Amino acid sequence: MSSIRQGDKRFRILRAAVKVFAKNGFHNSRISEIAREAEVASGTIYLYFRNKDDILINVFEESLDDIIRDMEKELGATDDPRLRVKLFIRRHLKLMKEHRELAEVLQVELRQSYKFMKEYEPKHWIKYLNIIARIFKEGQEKGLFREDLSLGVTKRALFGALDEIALHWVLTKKDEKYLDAAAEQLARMVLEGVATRNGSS
Amino acid sequence: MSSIRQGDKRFRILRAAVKVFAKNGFHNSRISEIAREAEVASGTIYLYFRNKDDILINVFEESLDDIIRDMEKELGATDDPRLRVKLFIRRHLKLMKEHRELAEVLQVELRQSYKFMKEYEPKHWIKYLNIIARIFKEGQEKGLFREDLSLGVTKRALFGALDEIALHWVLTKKDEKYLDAAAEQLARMVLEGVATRNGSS
DNA sequence: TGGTACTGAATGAGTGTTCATTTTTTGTTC
DNA sequence: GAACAAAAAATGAACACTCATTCAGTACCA
Repeated sequence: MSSIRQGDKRFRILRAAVKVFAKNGFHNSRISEIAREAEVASGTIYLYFRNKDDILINVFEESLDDIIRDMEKELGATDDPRLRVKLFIRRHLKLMKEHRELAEVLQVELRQSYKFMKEYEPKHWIKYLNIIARIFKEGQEKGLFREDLSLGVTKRALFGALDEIALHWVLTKKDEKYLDAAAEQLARMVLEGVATRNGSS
Repeated sequence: MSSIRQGDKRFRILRAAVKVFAKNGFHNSRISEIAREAEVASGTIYLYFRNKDDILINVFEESLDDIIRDMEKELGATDDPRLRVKLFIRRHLKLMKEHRELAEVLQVELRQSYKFMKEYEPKHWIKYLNIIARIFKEGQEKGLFREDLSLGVTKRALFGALDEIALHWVLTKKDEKYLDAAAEQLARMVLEGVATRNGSS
């Protein structure tokens, strides 16, 4: 019984933290508010996390872990690199849609954190980026994508584009069709942008 | 004499603020540290700015103003949309290179701020984005870029890509060649991605 | 001597974290 | 399965500290 309770409370705290961080931003969030939202005492939080930073880091790591797992599964459906690019884009934006508060926290706080939290190295985020790189590499190997593509630049360009689009959606609260349309636009642009000189798309 | 003094001190405070914010992030920066860096008393800062937020907002607005002016001038050199895309990309990354501390502040703090600072609407930033949109629109009008491009999505995609690449450069402190190479990569990818079906680039 | 620019010590509101205490769970014995 | 004790989990009031902001005073000038 104890282990169930444990996990439950820890999870409730993390869930509450996402909500509160999304609303106020990390620095303007109070531990007391997270505690209230999670329906635990503020001291309880310190049984599960070392300090406030530690809560945020755990939000990042565990969410990204889920996201990566989800994405790997999605990409398993095909081995066509062109289709995989499309699937990646669609899935990323869909994830943002389905976990809006989490999206807000990731987009707004992640940069801050990996710049200023000395101890934090965003391993999972790097792993996520490298999923993109791998797709492009496969495309090159199959002769579909240009050989002179720098994987490092390309993966960042795609991620940056996705991130900015998702950020705009999150902040302006446009309707959901926007994201679907944006996914198609971006997919086409990227695919034509990286294709070798044959017919593509 | 007084007006000279005024302007001078105000500028010193802003310059110091960029430096300190870049080093610590906005929330971990102390007014006292900005004051020390600017060689003024901490009280003096409140003669020029309403509060801490106001300093950051003024950093944004005035820097972006300069950047926009600079970019407009750069783009004046040609009216070929394809070349303009290249120039925009090169110039943006060059700006980040030449004003590294400012780049750090813009990239890391701007998102936070326009999400959480209620009174702040990032007019200048929007204007900057719209420079990109205008280039793409001209390209469409001249039949060089696809008609079905959504300007809203495309401008954000390009900006996001640039921002992510610049962020990576800023944080990892790679050498300067990286940025030049990245600019060429990105320019090619974007131009092929948006081109109509003729030969391009 | 009046006005302006500036100073920096003092203030006090706000908050992450601690820890003495209480509550709940688990294990043991009859 | 009741009664008890030891351990574990949870509580939340109080603490210790930080720092943005203020303002009474100083310096300088015309």
